[in-house]
Amino acid sequence: MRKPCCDKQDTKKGAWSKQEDQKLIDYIRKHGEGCWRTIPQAAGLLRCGKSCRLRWINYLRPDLKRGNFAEDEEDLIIKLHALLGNRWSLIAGRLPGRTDNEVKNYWNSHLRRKLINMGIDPNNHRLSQNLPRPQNPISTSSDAKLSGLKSCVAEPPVTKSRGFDINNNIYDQVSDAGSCLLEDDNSCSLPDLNLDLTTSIPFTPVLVNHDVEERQKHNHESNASEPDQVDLHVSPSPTLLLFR
DNA sequence: AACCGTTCCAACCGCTTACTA
DNA sequence: ATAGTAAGCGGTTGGAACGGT
Repeated sequence: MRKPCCDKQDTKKGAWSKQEDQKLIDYIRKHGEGCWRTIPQAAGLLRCGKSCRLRWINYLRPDLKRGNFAEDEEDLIIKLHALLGNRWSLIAGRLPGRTDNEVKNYWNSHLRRKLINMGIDPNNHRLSQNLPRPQNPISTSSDAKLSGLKSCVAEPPVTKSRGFDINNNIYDQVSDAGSCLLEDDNSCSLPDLNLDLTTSIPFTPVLVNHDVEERQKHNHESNASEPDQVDLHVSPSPTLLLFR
């Protein structure tokens, strides 16, 4: 059996010092991201491996973009959230240089509020009856940059054109998101969101078809309805899959 | 200057999944 | 087949920074 990842009583918590950062950077530059359990000791850090991993992924990685989110990034996050819900790692995977933590924080501190101010329920991307709602929610002043929002909140997917069914649940989510902003009827048109997940997946792991078959088989056998296994997560590509 | 409330984000916690002995 | 562990993930929290009074 494996050893536990760290001895909790000997590990340091809280903010990282520059020295600690440097130790971790130096170690990973030299040895790469290996086994996180062994990294703290090897790098001379009194940290839990989990903490090292988080620090590296969310803060120290050289490919991180950091800084303010661009308009198109905001737009994309909202669109992807409408599609995927709080699956931050999936969303972040489509925003090069951004981490799930960063996207999540940005959503919670900025975008959620913006949607609320626009009278859109951020949980389901529907126009809310209870939330404040400007007369012209889209074109108002500083939020004009979210003008793509109508489309994000949810053009229903027109077809299920995927070559394989990645998971019924994603379609459930899509169709749920897709039903939004309808305000009980089809009162607006939502023109430009391409939710077709089929053709743009740039990475086709060898195992995909087999995996999907297995999963479908398993789902069928167990009548499983757990929604979280969206096969999109096997794609390592940061390419924006959804909008072209 | 001091206090208070709000915002933001880094980091932690706990759960789930995948993997391995 | 089973149980234990590492890795990954989303939710939550603590505290620094900021703005208003």
